[in-house]
Amino acid sequence: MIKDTSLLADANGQIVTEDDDSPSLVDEVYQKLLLRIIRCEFPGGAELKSTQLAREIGVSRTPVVQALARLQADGIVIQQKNHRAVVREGAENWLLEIHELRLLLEPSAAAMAAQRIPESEVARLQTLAAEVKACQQQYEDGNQSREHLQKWGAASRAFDYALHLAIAEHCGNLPISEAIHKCWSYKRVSYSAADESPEIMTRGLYDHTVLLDALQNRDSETASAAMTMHLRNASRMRPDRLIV
Amino acid sequence: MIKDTSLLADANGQIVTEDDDSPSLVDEVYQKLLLRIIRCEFPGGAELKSTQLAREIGVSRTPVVQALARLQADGIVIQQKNHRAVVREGAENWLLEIHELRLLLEPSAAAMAAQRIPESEVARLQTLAAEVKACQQQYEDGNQSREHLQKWGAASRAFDYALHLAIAEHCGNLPISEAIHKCWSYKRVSYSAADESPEIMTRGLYDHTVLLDALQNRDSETASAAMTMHLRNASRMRPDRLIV
DNA sequence: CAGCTTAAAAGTGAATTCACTTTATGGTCC
DNA sequence: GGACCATAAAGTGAATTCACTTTTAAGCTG
Repeated sequence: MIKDTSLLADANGQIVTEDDDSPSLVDEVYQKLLLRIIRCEFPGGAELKSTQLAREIGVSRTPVVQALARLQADGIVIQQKNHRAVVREGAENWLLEIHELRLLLEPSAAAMAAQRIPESEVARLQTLAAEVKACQQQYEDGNQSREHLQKWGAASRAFDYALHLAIAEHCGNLPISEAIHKCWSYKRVSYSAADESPEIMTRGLYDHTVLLDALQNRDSETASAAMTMHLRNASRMRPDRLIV
Repeated sequence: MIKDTSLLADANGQIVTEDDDSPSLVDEVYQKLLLRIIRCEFPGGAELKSTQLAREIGVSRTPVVQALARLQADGIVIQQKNHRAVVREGAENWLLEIHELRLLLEPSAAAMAAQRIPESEVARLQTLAAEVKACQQQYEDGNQSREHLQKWGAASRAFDYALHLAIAEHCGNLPISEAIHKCWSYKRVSYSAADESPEIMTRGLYDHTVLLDALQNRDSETASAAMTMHLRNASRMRPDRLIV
């Protein structure tokens, strides 16, 4: 039928297809629904009808059904057989509560990763950290322009993401790693254009540096503590917003 | 999410339709595949072709594709677009590693639940505990017959399940609750005919009693510690088996 | 007009179909 | 014989279709 797939990346404009692989329709639908749930466009108790959503989004029912199944597996949506899927009560706070989950997982993961992350990986992360530092310098030197701030923000987020995911990857426990990945995939939904303030980014870079040093020194205790502090800081610095 | 507590699939996953609601085909296929992966029938790196599996299981490709998607969301299987799904390397240890994840989640969940679990729920769990105790007595009084042992085992498992899930349910954090549920859904796959020894069950009942008392007294510290001990015991008591 | 019945509409689970991509096979050339 | 390439077979993502269930709304009875 119609095979033009290029009009998608508008919602949050984050994913640009790298050459070969565009995400599957299921992924896109899943992302869209998740975003709308987190934004309370679909509040708790709302009914998600696959037929209606399919019409609305402009795809067939098949990928919608699969996306709903994934939301159900996540626990965000409940659906009993032959009934419509409904958004779970309390799903609005999902991101907030995910942060608490991270507080249980990531410190331990950091401790575990400190014992086994390869040096090459630490080195890679350190170069990323240096890049962030450089961007920060550029911003401060170059009359604090909005342009430089954005660049700094991008580098900061890239480093953030890479560090936390590297820790997950090298913690040596697959389900824990997957759980952390999932937390970040939720976080990512809200990333869109969330520009951080310079204060937050400075603080974040400091936290991350401490953490990275601990990893390099194979110091599990410190790594765990640093991660805990980092996560606590993040939630303390913005107690108001849903987007953590 | 988990709705019917009564159905335990046998080795082949044959499920008799109790009452009115049979699980969807997707669920059945998912369970079957998961079991076969955990049993290393599909070792790490094995290719899972939806067409072939569909033929083999005797359903259409649709539910198989959905089951594979769920396995992918779990992180047990990896599949890039237009390629076959492959079992993730290291998936054999999934259950073992899930136990480590529980060790991160459940103690905190117990502490949280101690502050907010309703008394009625505690009461319900206590009656279940009493039933287990009664079964134990029957077993010891009545010349330790295999029959009584099985009954005791069933009661023990029911209580185990109810207690841990109640804690998850009342911890006040949806994603954490869901994560624990997921751990148990994996554990459940291996439950089949895993008869426990009387020693393990006695120890388990003791652990659970301590935990339940802590919940009743709203004592988070003790609840957390008791849960930690309980989980440590469980892994210590059977360091050999895959089935935790 | 409330309450029950029931037919139409909408929705769901699962099979089938279709366009396209990857993998396997067989033959040619060096 | 082994590298290379065309072509067939198998596999995949997604749309469509079909049988069945739930919801909705109208119609009927008292």
